[in-house]
Amino acid sequence: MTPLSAASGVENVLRILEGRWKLVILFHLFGGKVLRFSDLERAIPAISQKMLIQQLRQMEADGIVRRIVHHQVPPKVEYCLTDWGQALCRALDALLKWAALREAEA
Amino acid sequence: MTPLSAASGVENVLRILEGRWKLVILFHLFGGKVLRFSDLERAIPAISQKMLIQQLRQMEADGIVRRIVHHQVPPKVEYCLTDWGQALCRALDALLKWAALREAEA
DNA sequence: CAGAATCCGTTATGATACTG
DNA sequence: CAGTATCATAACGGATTCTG
Repeated sequence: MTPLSAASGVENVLRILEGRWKLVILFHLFGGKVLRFSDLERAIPAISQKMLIQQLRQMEADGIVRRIVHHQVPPKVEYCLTDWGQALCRALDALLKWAALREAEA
Repeated sequence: MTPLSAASGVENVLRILEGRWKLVILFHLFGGKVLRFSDLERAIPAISQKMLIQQLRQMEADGIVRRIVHHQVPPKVEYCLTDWGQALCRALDALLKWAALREAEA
């Protein structure tokens, strides 16, 4: 694998993960949890509604989050990870370990 | 590990990797290669000098790139990965595989 | 050669108010 | 409740010029 193709492969992942809040959302949904929009708002107080919905929509478009709409009044919408999303979380494990070792050093 | 601590751990990595060119530089230096500033410029034609030096400096500050100055005229400066940098490349492997599977799907 | 300094347009993010 | 719309600002990236 050439340096460039490897980099472009990782770059696609980075593009999916980039965005101030994607990882926070990802890990809040990790483990099969199903959360409502307002649950996520409460879980991540620092995020604005605009950012929350924007990042969720992008993650949905990237196939790592599933949006479940219950047609009722008042509206109820739930979010959870797709299988790809779960797999992504696990794939981040090596990076987590690298980071942990690093902080231990410092 | 709580979702938040996990996310913050990965976020530190993401912060290190974020920047339009970090990964490209990383993979160009992977495998113990030692390149001059001008080598990197040639290897990555699309990058501007400003971005190249900026990203290199940040990577140096993050301890993943080493800068070697040869005091001579004309100046000669070389860059290579630190052990942490090499380890980071390897830690990206799981992500690469995830991305590869995904593209195969699509 | 290897930068530093400056200007400038684009994009990302945030605050606020409004709605079906 | 779960958004949308609008405006403002901050961060990012690029082009150009200059220098030890």
